[in-house]
Amino acid sequence: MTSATETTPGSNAQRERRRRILDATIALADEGGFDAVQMRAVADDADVALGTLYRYFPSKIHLLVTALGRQFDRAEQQSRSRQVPGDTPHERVMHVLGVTTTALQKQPKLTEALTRAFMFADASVADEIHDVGMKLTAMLTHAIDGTDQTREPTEEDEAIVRVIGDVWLSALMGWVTGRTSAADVTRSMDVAVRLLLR
Amino acid sequence: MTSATETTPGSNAQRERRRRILDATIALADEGGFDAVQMRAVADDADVALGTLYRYFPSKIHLLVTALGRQFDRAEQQSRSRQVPGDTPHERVMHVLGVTTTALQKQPKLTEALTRAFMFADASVADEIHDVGMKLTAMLTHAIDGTDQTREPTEEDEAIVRVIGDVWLSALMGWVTGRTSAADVTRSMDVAVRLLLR
DNA sequence: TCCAAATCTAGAACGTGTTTCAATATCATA
DNA sequence: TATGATATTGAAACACGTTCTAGATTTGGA
Repeated sequence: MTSATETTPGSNAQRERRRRILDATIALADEGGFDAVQMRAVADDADVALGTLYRYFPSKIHLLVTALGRQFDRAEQQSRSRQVPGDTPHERVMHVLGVTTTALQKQPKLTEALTRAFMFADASVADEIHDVGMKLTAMLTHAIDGTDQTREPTEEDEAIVRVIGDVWLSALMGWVTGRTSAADVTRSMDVAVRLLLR
Repeated sequence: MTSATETTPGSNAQRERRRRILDATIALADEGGFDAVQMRAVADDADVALGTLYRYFPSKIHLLVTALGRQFDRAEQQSRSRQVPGDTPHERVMHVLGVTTTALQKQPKLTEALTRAFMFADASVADEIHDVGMKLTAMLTHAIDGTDQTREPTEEDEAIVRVIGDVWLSALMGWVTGRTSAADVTRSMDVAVRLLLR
C-alpha cells in the first residue's frame, strides 16, 4: 500500500473509486449538463455499483457540489500564483470576472450542471457550499487588494465581495437556465462592479 | 355565459379550473413547501384529472412560477397605492424590503416552494420570469423615487434596483435552502443597500 | 493465515414528474 | 337540435433519483 497520494481518507482503492466517480461526473456534465448526470450512468462510467455511488455521495446534489469544489480548487491554484493585472480594484476585479466568465462559457453544459446543483443545494450540503463560497471570496478579495498588498482587506471590501458574488450567482442563474446570454453576464457584472467600486 | 370576470381567456368553467389549480398549488406549498406540491395532489385537490393539469400548466415549474406571479400581483396591489414611508431612498428601499421579508417569513414553506421554482425555471418559463422581475423592479423603483415624484428614475436607479434584486434572490436562496437565517437576509440587504445608495 | 467486520455488487423496488391513450363529456356552430 | 371539434377523464406506463436486500469480496487485526 503506497500512501500519501492525497489527503483524502480511505484505502488506495477507495480513493481511486472516488476519483473515477468525480471524473465520470464531470465528463457527463460536460457532455450533457445537469440532466445527463444520471446516477446510473455515473455508476456505470465509474465502474462502481449504484449502491456504492450512494455510499460515497448521498445524493446527486452532493456529488455535483463536490465536483464543483474540485473544479474550483484547480482554477484557484492556477490563478493564485499569478499577479492580477490592472491598476485599480475595479480593473482587477473585472479582469478576474472576465477570465472566469470566459472559461465558463467554454464549457456551458458543465457550468449549467454545477450551477444548478449549487442553487438546489439544501442545508445538508452547507459545508461544501461554504467551502466554495470561501474560495470565490478569496479570489475576489485577492483581486481587489492586488498582490502588492498595499492594504489589508477591510470590512467594506468583504461586504463588496459578497454583493459581487451574489450578483454573479444571479447572472449565472439567468445564463445557465437559458434566459439570458453570456454577454448579459459580463454586462451585469460590469454595472455592479462600477456601482460598488467607485 | 356571464363575461368579463377576468382577463384570462377561456370559458367560465376553464377559468374556474385554472383558479382551483392555482389555489390548490398555493395551499399545498404553504403547508409543505416545494416537495409537497405534487402534481397528483394538486390535480386531486383541484378536482381535475392529471392530464388536465398538464394541459393547463406544462410542468410543475410553470405551475409554481405562475402562482408566484399571482402572489406578486396581490402584494403589489396592496403596496402600490400606499406611500412608502421614509425620507431617503435608502430608508424607503429598506422599508419595502423589510416589509416584504417579514411577510415571506410568515409563510416560509410557501416562500421556499416559490423561490425554488423561480431558481429552477429554464428558458421555457422566460415570460413568466420576466413578468415577476418587472413587478419587483417596479416596486423597488417606486420606493427609491418616493411617491412624491421628485425625480424620474435614472439609468443608475435601474442598475441599482437590479443589483438589489440579485442580492435579494441570493439571500432568499440561502434562506429557503436552510443554509442561513431570516435575520441574515435582512442583514445582507442592509449591507447591499448601504453600499449602493450612498 | 484465518476470521469477523466492513465494503462492494447486482438487481429489484418505490416515489414522483411526465407522457400517453382510449373513452367520455362539453362546446360551438350549421 | 345535430354534429364534428375540442376538452376532460381515468388509468396505465415511463424515467430517474433514491432505497433496500442478499450474496460476493476485500480488509484489518488476532
